[in-house]
Amino acid sequence: MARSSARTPPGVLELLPLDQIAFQGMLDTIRRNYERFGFLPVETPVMEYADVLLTKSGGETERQVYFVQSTGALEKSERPELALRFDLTVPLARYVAEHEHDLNFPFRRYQMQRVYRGERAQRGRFREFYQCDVDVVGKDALSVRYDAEIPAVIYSVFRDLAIGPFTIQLNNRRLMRGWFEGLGIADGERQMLVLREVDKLDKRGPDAVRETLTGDGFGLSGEVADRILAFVRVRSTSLADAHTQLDALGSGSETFEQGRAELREVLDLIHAFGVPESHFALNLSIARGLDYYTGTVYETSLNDHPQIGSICSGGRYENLAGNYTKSHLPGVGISIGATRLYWQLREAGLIGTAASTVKVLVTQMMPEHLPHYLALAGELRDGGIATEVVMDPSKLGKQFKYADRAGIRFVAVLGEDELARGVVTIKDLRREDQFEVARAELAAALMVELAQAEITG
RNA sequence: GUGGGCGUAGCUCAGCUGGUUAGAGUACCGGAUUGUGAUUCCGGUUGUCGGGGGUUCGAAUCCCCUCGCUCACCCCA
Repeated sequence: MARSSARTPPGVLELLPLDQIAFQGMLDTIRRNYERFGFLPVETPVMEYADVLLTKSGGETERQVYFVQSTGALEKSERPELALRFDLTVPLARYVAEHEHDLNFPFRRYQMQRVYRGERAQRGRFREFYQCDVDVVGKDALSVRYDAEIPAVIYSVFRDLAIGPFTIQLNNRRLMRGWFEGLGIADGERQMLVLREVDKLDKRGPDAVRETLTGDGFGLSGEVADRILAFVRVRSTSLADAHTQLDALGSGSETFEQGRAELREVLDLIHAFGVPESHFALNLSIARGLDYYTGTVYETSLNDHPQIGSICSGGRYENLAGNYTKSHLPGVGISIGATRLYWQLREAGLIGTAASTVKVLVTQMMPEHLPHYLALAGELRDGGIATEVVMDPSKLGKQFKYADRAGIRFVAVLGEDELARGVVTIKDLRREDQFEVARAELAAALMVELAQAEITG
């Protein structure tokens, strides 16, 4: 029989167990911090009604969405009724609209699930990936103060992930639009196009952006382009500096002043939340491509690894669920692309293979004593220690090798000698060290050993 | 969706302008070592040279088509 080759489609990430453990450890850290800030868990289905997903943006998203079709419907070539979600924000909007009367507002939820995008796979770009979102959704209104809480959550997450120094960069869409208005770019669509273009400043450089802005598509004068570039080049080095830089922009339209006031309040509160000044900054080129953002926008990057780019991003949106309900539901939130983040960190050597979740391997010295080995494993498990037992006889050396490859740090050896003396030999494969412990104290002694291994590595 | 690059062992790659039986390292398996892994030594397995067609006495090598992967753009986590 001709076999088809075992392979995954491009754009998906599949991991070996020890890497999966490392990845899940990352998700655990994110979840722990989301919960620490009082966000509630929510899951939504992978598939939604196509009309629910596609009301919003149309165009670009429609090109990237995967439709779900049953075989029967496929044969009748009907228009697909269902599609796979491409982010967690649109399902959140649907969720809030659907359960509006059963939810408490402000509604604080977090959601960590996979999303799907039908785009050409690229280095570090996936077609199936995890997003870890936190959002606060208000009813009728949501104070700008919540815009400051989100960076506090982000700070807490990345501090715990311990992947080096990072900066949460902030900007405000109102401030930008107000600035553009002052330059005579009043049309909303046109502002959006300019926003998208200046968002690429760090990637393409000021010369390339200037060329595009003054080119055929935009037709801006050189003077206007220069004023835009001067604006988006603003970066702050401290909280006081941020305020000084905002002052230096001069006065502007009502929208502009509103944006500036919001930004000031958010910056001050982020500091009050306890985020060190070294970890957040003003960056007026941060715009975000998505058009539903209305106010504050965020993007976080690692200071020592600029090539990785944004590791987390989000912002404020004024009318989240406008497509599903008459209620006015403003929100603010961010998303961590966990799959991409993990992949990038591994590429950069910032994250390695984890140790196994299995803490001890009980070896099989003499096959006739298997019941002893099973009993020993039972004692360890009752003591809360994840334990595996070698079930088939083989050379001890092989069993050690198995443990080593499997990432199991400790092996328990119980031979004739140990049985006679009521002790167990424990070997730490990492430290190449072994010791004997009385059978009755085994679990307790190992717990100490494991705690110590956790600290010293 | 638009445009470039690359396909040789599980992985990283060598293989000069066509020339016998396609190689190295690594990984894997076995042994040295029947109460001790990762190091060392010895031995072994591994390929439709991406696929199809053409040129030729002869193709991994040259030509065409196709498939796959990959990079950039659009967009974005």
